[in-house]
Amino acid sequence: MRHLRIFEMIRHVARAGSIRRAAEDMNITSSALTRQIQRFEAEFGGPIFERLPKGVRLNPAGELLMQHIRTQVSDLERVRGQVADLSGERRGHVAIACSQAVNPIFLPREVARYRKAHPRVTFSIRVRDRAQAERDLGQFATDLAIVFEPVYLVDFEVIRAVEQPVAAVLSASHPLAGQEILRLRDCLAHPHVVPSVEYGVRHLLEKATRGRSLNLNPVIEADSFELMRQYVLYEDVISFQIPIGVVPPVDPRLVIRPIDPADIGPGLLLIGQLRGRTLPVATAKFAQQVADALGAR
Amino acid sequence: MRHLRIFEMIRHVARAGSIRRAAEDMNITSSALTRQIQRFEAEFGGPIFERLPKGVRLNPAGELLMQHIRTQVSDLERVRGQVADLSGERRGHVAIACSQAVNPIFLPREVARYRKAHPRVTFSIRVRDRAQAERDLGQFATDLAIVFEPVYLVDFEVIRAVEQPVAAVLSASHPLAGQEILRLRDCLAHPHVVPSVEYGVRHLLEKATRGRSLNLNPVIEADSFELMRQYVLYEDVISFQIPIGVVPPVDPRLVIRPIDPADIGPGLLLIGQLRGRTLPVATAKFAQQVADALGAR
DNA sequence: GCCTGGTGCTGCATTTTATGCAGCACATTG
DNA sequence: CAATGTGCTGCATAAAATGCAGCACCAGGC
Repeated sequence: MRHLRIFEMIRHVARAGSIRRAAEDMNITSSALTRQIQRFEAEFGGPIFERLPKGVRLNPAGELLMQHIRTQVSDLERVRGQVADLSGERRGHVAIACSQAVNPIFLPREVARYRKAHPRVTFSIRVRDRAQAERDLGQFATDLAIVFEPVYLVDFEVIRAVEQPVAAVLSASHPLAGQEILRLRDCLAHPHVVPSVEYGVRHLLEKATRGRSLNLNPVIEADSFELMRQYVLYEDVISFQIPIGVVPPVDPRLVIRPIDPADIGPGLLLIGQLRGRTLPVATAKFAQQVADALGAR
Repeated sequence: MRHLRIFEMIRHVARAGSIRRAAEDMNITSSALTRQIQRFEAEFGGPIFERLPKGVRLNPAGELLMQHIRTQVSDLERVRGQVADLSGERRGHVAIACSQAVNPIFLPREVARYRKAHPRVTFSIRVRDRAQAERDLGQFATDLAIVFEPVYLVDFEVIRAVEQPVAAVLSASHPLAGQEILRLRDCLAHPHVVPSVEYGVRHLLEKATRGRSLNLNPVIEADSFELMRQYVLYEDVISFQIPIGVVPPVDPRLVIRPIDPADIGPGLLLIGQLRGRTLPVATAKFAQQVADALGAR
């Protein structure tokens, strides 16, 4: 798309923070790039970069323009998807940010199901913590986000929400493994591992302990649910996560136990998009499929 | 804005319905235009126009693209307005479609008031019937619409609504001129002039007469409120319009009389925009000013 | 204080792209 | 069946973008 070339240039320069480096990235000379930027600024009616001794940086006007560029590019993609759609075959690209909890099985299964029906649709999936996932949406880095207990919710438009209780993961040989429902107090009395602060499960744990005579004293704090799940096999610790993240053919040495809802309330797993955006056809359809799948659980 | 040139070309071709004529409009040769269109179609991934023996016409893909083009152009304008805004001076352009009734004094006064505060803001005002006003919004021909009794209301986002009763305009020498409040039946018993069907006042009159033993028998049906208002000076007829359209230093030979609300309900005068759009700064401010002025009445 | 390495910018030659001119094939119309 | 109007295309030219080399500037290190 030739007319987007100047935008591409601006994006490269903004990202590289230097015209010369951006020029290298694009395999052109810096003089060509400099002049294109200058010409654009002249047409635009003012500078969009501020010149620093060590390079350039977007000024406020540039930031505004950058937002416009992002929407423009993404919208054009959407139009092309729609066009491909009315010529029969669904084509397109779906960019998702999802929390780690959703990663292991739910999302792969849904993507596979969708791609079986529409093989020409491609996907990009980024595992992000909830704050970053929302930020990506705003910058059009992704079209869809699946997050647990989102942080800001401004500009986040919920497509579907489902409750997810926090469950305990422990070894079958753990002293508490025999109980059907665990009390949070009992869990915390044993050695436990918890997710790091940027995750929703941790947030719920903090909320549940705050004000009561409960304290988190994690032996391990990690940002990998996979790691924490595995770790309980090596030491008698209790790990926490949400049911959707548990791979169904559960390792027989593992036990998943719900925690008494009176101790810790459920969190919300949300699928959503940037507020007010019109999603590409492929993305919208996929969102609907995922929403239905979530609702059916 | 050089990168919008191809869009400009497409717009011209779509409007002219012929590449050669569009080329003339743009003062270039048809060959140049042909090739640009072809190049774009190749990049886009498919034809945008269907070639007919007598010219070209947008195909469905082209229609989709056209919508994209309109939003992008208008959005870029918005960004430039915002940028001008943060450099201190408010600049921009406000495009309004308004119904004829609002035309004579209300709108000029508001525009003048706004321009006094922000002299660098320019205006374009189109007088449109209510259906056309809504259509213009959708095609980004205007940013704002002030309409009486809108038709569709899909994609129309109301900024403010005020009730406007229908009033009778008649000569001071008219037999009914002595009454403070007129009954619709009495009005229609006398010769009367009514607006043509595309106007909201007519719509309300139709609604008020339907089902009752009342009939419209206009001696004149016109699409100019100005004309109808003037006409009552030459013949003893009754004309109808809404208060906001009446110029305050009323001609002493004219009388405005309310019609009994039991006979004919008030209509809604709405100011609104295209649903979901982010208005340019200047336009948003002006809309707010007008909304406040309407609310204060 | 003076290099060194980095920045953005600019004059000139070159390459690439866009445009204009003339003419083609085709379809509709009188 | 000619006349008119359409989109399209080969070739020459005009315009724009790019590459090359070098400028002035600034921060950091010796």
